[in-house]
Amino acid sequence: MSASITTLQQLLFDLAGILPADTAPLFAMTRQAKLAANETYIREGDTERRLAFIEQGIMRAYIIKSNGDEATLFLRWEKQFIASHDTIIHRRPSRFIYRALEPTTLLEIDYDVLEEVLKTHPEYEPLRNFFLMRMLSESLNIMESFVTLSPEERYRNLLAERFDLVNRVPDKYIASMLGITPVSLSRIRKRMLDKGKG
Amino acid sequence: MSASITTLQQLLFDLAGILPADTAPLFAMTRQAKLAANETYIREGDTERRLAFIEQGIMRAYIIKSNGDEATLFLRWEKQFIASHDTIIHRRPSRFIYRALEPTTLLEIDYDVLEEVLKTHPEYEPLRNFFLMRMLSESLNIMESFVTLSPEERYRNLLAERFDLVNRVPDKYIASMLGITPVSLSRIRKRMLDKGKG
DNA sequence: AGATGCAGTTAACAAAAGATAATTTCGCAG
DNA sequence: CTGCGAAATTATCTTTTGTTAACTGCATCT
Repeated sequence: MSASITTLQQLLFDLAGILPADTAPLFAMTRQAKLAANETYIREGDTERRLAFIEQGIMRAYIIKSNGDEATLFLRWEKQFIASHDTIIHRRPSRFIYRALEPTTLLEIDYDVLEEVLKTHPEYEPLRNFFLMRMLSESLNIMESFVTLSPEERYRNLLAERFDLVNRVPDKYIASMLGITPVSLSRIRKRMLDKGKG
Repeated sequence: MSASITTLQQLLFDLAGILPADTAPLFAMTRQAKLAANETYIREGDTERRLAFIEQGIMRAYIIKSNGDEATLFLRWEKQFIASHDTIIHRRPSRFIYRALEPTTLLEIDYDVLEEVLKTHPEYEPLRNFFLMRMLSESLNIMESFVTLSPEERYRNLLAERFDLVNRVPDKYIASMLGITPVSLSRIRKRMLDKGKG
């Protein structure tokens, strides 16, 4: 039994009072996926509607800009959901690429299959609701940080709230998530150090 | 019968094949709210879990920054949903303020009441799913624009996609949504004009 | 060990944004 | 129509970011 299944069973119990023994119809449709460091999980143009729970590792979602550069939309790590949002929300080929930054273990399900399961087992519906709310919450937080904070403040925030993450991930991806260039992030770090010393 | 009810009945039919005649248990719990221009719908600190569909008008969601300035998170208008997301997602008092920019008509429901209705009428569940996905989609779009586009490009985007909106709303709110100051937006507009002429 | 390659820093300059204040424009109430 | 107040523009100056390129450090591969 994978650790993520236990976690999700606990979640289902908390959300809907469903006992682990009664979750078989759902977890029968999930499978474990293992990704090597730097391995791509979803490619640009892929149409699979993948939904996954991260058991171990870090995933990065990014897009290729019109000028060819990459822009990192977000990072997700242990106990978080990651979903091919273009395919799930809009049923269109993914413009985004999802890639593991570390050796990563996922518990995945095809969203179409999940919908089938939900038709016969509506009692699992709170779980879908939960992950949609979680993703919405995270997106709104990020939006909020863009309209209320300067790049430096956003970086300080990230350090304060996700110090572990910043240390596990190359700065260039952090910079991109913050909406700035790696050069600019480097200068922010320097300014922060200088202030700290002075 | 309000126009929004008809719209939402159509939506429920498209999503779940539910006939308008069978939507009474849901719409019995909704009510129309009318707001004057500049009237506040949800205050900072409010705990009501309000979910509304905008029949007519424009709503602005904003937050008071630590320095006292306002930051506009988003605008919503006809046929869109607006929800007190702090209270609904986190069950905490709203840090955001929701205010009408024009005389506005909403069809509203209390989220707790909606959840009660959904317990006895799970057939409406696709509607909740729909609005969560819609909001998630919009948030992700905005996030994407922050990491892939410059302020000027974000403004051009907004003009291209929501020209009508830009003309209905004071520039200062547009600027704030774009993550810049009104002064800076004014300069962007000037640069765009100059380029167009030159 | 040496070569290769990439992430991160630094430098130099151009472009853009922030802050503040003055000025103009615009909408609207009287 | 007039006058008031808010919104938008403009100006000036400072700070920050973008861009490009050089350089530094570090890990990896042979």
